Amino acid sequence: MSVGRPRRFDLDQALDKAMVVFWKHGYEGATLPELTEAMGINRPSLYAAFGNKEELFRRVVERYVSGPASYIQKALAQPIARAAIQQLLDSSIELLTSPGNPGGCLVLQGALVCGATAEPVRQELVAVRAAGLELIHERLKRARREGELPKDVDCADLARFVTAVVHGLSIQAASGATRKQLLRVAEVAMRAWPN
Amino acid sequence: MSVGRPRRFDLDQALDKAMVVFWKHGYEGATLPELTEAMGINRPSLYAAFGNKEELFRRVVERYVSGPASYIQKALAQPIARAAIQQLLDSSIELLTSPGNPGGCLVLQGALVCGATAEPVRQELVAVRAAGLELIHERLKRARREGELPKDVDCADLARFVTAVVHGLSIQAASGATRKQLLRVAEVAMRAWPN
DNA sequence: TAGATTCTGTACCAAGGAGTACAATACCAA
DNA sequence: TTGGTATTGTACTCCTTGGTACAGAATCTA
Repeated sequence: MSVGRPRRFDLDQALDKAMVVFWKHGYEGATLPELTEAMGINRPSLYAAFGNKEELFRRVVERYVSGPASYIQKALAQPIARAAIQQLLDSSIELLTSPGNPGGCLVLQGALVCGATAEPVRQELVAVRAAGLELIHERLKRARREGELPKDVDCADLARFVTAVVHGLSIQAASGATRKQLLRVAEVAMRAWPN
Repeated sequence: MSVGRPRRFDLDQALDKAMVVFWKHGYEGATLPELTEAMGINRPSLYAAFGNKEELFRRVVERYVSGPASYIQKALAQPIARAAIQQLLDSSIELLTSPGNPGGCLVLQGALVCGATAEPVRQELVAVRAAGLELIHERLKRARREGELPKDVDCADLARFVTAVVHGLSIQAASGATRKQLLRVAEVAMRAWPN
C-alpha cells in the first residue's frame, strides 16, 4: 500500500461490474453514468484508475478472456480432440446462457460494428476472435498429427467451422434461445465431425 | 405527382444509400450527418420523408429483407431440401462477402446490442431473425413430410443449426474472412445433414 | 503534528448527438 | 398571374456524451 488516500473500491470488482455493462450494451451503448453507477464509483475515480472509457474496455476484455472465456483453453486441453471440441461447444453454451450475466459473448457484442471513434476497439475484438480461431486451429492440427483426424481433412476449414458455430450460438443466445435449444444445435454440429 | 415543390431525390435510392451506412456502422453508430451525406439530402428532407432515424432504419430493414436478403426465400423454394439449404448457405455467403457493400449482415450488425434508447430497434431485429429461423423450420418440416428427412430428425434443431451457421458466417464475414474460406465452412457444415 | 500524496465528490466544460423553426423556393391548379 | 402546397437550406435548439478542474478528505511518513 503506497502513500496517499487509499482507494475505496476494489479494482477487480469494479472491472467485473463494468464487464456486465459492456457485455449487455456494447462498447458504444454503455454510457459513463451507467458504468460508474454499476461500478459504485464516481467519474473521476474511474478516470484516475483506468484512464478513459477505451482503456477501461480493454481491461475488461483482458479480464473476460482470462476469466469467463478461459473455458476455451480448458476445453482444448482435453486429450481427445473430438471430446475437446465437444466440450468447447458445451462450455460455450454454458457461458452464453449463464443466468447471472447478459446473454451472448462480450467479444462479439462489444463492438461488432461501430462509429468511427470506436473503430480501434472493434479492431481489437476482431483480433481477439482471430486468436480464438487460431487456438482451435492449432488443436486440430495436433489432432491430425496424432492420427485422430484423417490426413485429407483441412484443419483450417474445420477450425473455422467450429468458430462459426460458436459465434452462431452466441447470436442465438443474445436473441433469447435457451440452453437446451443450443445444446441440441451443438449435437447437430458435431455430426459434421470427420471420421 | 401531387401539388407542391417536387422532391429532388428518389426515395428508394436514398434508402439504399442509408442502408449501406447502417450496414457498416449499425443503428447507433450511424450518425445523421453521415446518413444525410450518403443520401445526398439535408436533414429536414430526411425528416420530412422518413419521420426520424428510427423510422428510417425500419424502412431500410424492410428494404433489406425484401431486397438483398430475399435470397432466403429463393433458396428455400428449391424442390430438393438438401439443395435448398446448400443454396441458402451459398447465397448467404455471396451476399455477406459481396464487394459492393459492407461485410456481414445488416440484421445482425444493425443492433446486436445497444443502449436503452435503441432497444426497440434491437427487438425488431430479433424478430426478423426469428422469422428467418421460422422460414427454414417450415421448409425442413415440409422435407420431412415429403420423406426427404428421416422421421426421427428434429426439424427445429436442424433449422436452428442452419441459422447458427449462417449467423456464424456473417460474423466471420464482418471480421474479414474471404468468400473462399466461407464456402469451405459451408461445405463442412453440410456434412451434418442427416441421411 | 506537519507535510506530502492520493483519492473522492461536486460542479463544470466542449463536442457531438438527434431533432426543428422558418424563410426561400419550386411546382400545380385555377 | 396568383394562390396553395410541399420541399429545400440555413441556422438554430436542447440534450447527452466523454472528459476534467478543483477543493476537500483520508491516509502514510517523518
